[in-house]
Amino acid sequence: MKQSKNFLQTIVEKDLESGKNREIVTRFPPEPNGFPHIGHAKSIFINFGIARDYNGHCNLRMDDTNPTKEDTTYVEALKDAVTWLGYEWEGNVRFTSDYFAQIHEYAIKLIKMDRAYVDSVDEEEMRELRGTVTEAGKHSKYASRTIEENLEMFERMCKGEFQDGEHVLRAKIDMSAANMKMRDPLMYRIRHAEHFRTGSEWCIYPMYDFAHCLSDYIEGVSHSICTLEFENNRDIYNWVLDTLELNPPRPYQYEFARLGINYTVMSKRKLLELVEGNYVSGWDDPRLPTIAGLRRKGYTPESIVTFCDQVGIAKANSMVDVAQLEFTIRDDLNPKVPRVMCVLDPLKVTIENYEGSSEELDASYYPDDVPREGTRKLPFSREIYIERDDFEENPPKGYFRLTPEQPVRLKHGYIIACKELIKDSDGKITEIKAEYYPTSQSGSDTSGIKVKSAIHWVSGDKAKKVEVRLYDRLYSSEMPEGIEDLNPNSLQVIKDALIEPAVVTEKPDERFQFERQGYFFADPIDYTDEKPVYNKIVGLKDSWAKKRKAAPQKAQTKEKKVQIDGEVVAMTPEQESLFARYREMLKLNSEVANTLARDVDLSAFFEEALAVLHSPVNLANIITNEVAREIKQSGKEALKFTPKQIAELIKMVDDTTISNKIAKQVFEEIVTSGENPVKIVESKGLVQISDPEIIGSMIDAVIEKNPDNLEKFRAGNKKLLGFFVGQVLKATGGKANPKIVNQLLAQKLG
RNA sequence: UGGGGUAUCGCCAAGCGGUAAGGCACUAGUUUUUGGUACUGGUAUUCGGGGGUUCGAAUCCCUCUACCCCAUCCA
Repeated sequence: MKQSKNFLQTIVEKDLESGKNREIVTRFPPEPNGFPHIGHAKSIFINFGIARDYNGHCNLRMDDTNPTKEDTTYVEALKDAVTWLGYEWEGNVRFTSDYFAQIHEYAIKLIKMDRAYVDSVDEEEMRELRGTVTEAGKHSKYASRTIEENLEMFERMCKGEFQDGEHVLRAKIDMSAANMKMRDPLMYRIRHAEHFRTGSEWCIYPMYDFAHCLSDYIEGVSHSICTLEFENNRDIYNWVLDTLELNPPRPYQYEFARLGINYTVMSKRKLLELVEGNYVSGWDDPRLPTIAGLRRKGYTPESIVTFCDQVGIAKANSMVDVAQLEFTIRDDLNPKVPRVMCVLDPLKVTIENYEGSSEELDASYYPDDVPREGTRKLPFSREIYIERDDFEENPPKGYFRLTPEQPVRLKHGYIIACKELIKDSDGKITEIKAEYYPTSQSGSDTSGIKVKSAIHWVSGDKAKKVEVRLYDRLYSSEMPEGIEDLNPNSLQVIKDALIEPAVVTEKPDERFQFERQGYFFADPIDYTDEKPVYNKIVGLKDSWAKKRKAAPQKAQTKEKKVQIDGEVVAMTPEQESLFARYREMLKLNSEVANTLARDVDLSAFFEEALAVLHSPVNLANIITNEVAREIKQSGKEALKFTPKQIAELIKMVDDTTISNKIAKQVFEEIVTSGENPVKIVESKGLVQISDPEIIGSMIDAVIEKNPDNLEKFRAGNKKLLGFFVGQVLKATGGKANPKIVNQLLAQKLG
């Protein structure tokens, strides 16, 4: 596994360290309304993975709050997926519906707190009242119902006195919130529908935003991890849990980017369309990115987990290359599975000088570089079949296989040479007459003949006829939109491929490498001993095919795209005059003056500091850069320091008591403690070191410790000057005067 | 256009003021009875653009740009 941490692990570790959480509890909360796909695998990997990594636990919870969409068959598929991937959930499978009674109680509590109300406008009106992203919403006339009225209405909703859609329960938050999700979100709606678990017990069902956070809380979840599109919902998540004043600890939500893979689709809607429109054979069609499909195709759970690990977890929307997925399964199978020979497109070869009728050759199932044991008998006879591709009458340059002039080795067998071609009336080759070299047998070759390659083959009389299903990517477009982008050749069924008999009779495994072709999997459903069926998992890398196609080289030079800059908002007359004063009277540079003039808080802070110390440039710099950050992060009211303290700090910089670097360090201290800067410098002994002799000896020590970097520097890697400066500064705890360090270093390094 | 996010190699992705990790893909070579594997090397003078602060910026500040999400009684 990887050594670098993702942002979620960083958060978890911090929370564990700070004591915020004693145990890590996560949950995988799918809605049972569709088959899980590889995107779910990523979520499973994250949630169960974090629980496993930090000795916590992970729940499997079905988010079943919408009775009209969910079904128990999906519950089973979801459970299968988790188990198959190698994870175990804590205790029983949970259901949000288990908590319906508690959630209902919380709703009543909210009504009693006057933080929720029953609304009775119709859907259309509600949408209008909600406003738009740029316009505030308006209150519904029902928002002012009394608590008693709301309580009564909600009870009647619950009892089933109303039709679907007549009333809803909404949180009372803020109809003019900039976050649309906070404009009095719905918490309960009426649904007279049979729920697959609770039957007709309820006719009101909680919405996701209300049920999810509470379910997390009820289960004691510490980190509620979901995908990016729920970022806006985090405000409700927090609002519900905070407003209800629940006993701590409570869960917190974090979001990561969902998985996207090119040449495939991941949305439930599109997947459903493929299945229902019979574009594929079912949810487990091997071309689908569903767990069931991947599994039927022959992917191993390990390879999928590895894939999830390799693509990483971050917050940037991304589109992973399928090549990455294909790599993980090849890499997983390569050291594990037996190699066997299967001819997909047979071409008959008659070995005319072969005397006997047949013989059996010994052949290992594994190449030398795979440390596994196992052999089988390989029948050889006068008539064999080779891959049509492995013969060329007029070979291109660099062709290593059989040609009229070029002999080739039969893998594990003899070397053969082509003597004559038999063609049909269309000119298609139907048979090759060949000769073999009796002394060239694999392992005991004394013929001295050199060949360029070894090809796979099967014996004519003993080979078994099998069905092979060749899968290619489902879509031909890298970012498929819909049905029109389907790849018409995504499935090719070969009814009469020929395979060596041991594969079928001995069945040494269920996954194989068909030598020189790819990895294949015995289809778990359609395979029978009478009619074996193999699915192609993934092809081997094929650098020959690549070389042949490589003709049109893209001679693209990276052109730098020109970026158009937008217009900056004009300053008001007041800002204009302030800007002019800063520029002319105080000699500030235009960027700093600009920032200060446009920001009332910053300029006020600056003016106050300036009244204490007349050092306009240095004050302006620290205020526009460092102070600005603090105000941005925590607001000006929360600042623990005053302009006067900043002025005192800058005074020490001005009289060279401390360096700029130390000033920043002291500033950080002031930010958190609000202490007097002079005192901090005194108590920590942060006075700057400028004595060239002291610095000189430190430099010598650093140089001595880093001989290889010194060499690199002398060889021309001038970037390393920064490295050396950094080392010296580190050695002095940041106190060395960087200007002097630079000067001296430049001298010493020559 | 309001709010919330995100930008580091062809694709992912580390990095949190001091030498731009790693994987895939690509590429050159070595080994090879799989044109596979394995191994060795090559791939970002630069981090969306422009400024600023600093001895030193992918990292801090300002600003611009592009993309994604939000106006389901879905989750």
